[in-house]
Amino acid sequence: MGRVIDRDRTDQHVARWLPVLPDLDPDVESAVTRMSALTRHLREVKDRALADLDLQEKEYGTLHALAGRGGRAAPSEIAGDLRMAPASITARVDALVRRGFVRRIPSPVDRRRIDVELTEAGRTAWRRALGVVGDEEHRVLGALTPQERRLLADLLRRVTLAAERPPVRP
Amino acid sequence: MGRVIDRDRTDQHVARWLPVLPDLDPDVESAVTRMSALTRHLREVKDRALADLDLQEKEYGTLHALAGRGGRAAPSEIAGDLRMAPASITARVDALVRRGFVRRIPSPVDRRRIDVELTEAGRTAWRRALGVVGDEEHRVLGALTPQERRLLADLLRRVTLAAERPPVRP
DNA sequence: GTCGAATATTTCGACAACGAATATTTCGAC
DNA sequence: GTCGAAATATTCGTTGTCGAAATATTCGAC
Repeated sequence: MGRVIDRDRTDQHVARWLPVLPDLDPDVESAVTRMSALTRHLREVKDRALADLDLQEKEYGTLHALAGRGGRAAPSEIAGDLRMAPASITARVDALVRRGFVRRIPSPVDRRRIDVELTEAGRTAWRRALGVVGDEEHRVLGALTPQERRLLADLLRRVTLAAERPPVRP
Repeated sequence: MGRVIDRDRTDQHVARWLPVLPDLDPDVESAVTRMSALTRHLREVKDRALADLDLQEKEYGTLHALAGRGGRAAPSEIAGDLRMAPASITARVDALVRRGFVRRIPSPVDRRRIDVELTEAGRTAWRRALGVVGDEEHRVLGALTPQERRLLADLLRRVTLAAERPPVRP
């Protein structure tokens, strides 16, 4: 039985563009298109999985960022971790306060700061959700062997390092 | 001179989470985090580059989708290509009509349809922008050799195929 | 031939994120 | 010690996207 390489949607995407853009590099285009598609796919699946636990992705994301800082952080720190504008955190925290997952605690040392702290209920909700959010990532990455996953992660590191380094002569 | 492997921001991200989540797979987490970071990075750089040409990313995206269908498409087709809700296309097309990049043409064969068509000015704007949008992609992917880029694209295809295939027994 | 279902676009209301502006507080230079 | 600059969270107005409803048209069954 001859081994046939399956084509994914990105292959069709590239095949459709190549005739009109002949100097398109298929490997570059394929790679970035697949990364974008995978990022979107994982976000959508995660959102659906969290819905079963009565959590929105943005609620989970805020709890997760908070947990990653030991359960207590300033709004500006959360914003930085989530790559969001600080102004956007206010409403997110408001919603989590309403659900009892979080409380605001004025910092005693700096009265400009308001620390946001996970409640017990918030930590419980986060831990319950923790399981489901990684499942799809493991499922799709399971198409590769452990060695290939390592290889993929290493290739991507070289690319992100180039992205984090500013372009020559800005 | 000993070859030292540089760490990127994702390595720090994983290192911070590993102590609190010991059963995290570093390679899976690294790969998805880097894909997400790269997708965001490319979108931001593209947006800044297009600003020099007085184009927003969403304007370019709409023109690009249109050009990909030969310069003429129905709003619902554009929405499908951009993975957006059809309702969202109306405002985008309105803005492009105001700039003279696009016109609406009622389909003679099906009066429910309104084809959107690139004007000459629209096609010119698209072609001018075409150069700058791929530059950053090529710059960062240039961190890999051509063979490694092929390898990366192939590994990602296996992953996207797993994503496109529904999970076993849904 | 007619009527109900399906299709295509647009309108509308809701919502989330953003940047700019605001209010308060801290810090540093003098 | 005081005052201007920096920092912090919030409010406000704008914008972009979405889903549901509305409108118009086509298709198919009978």
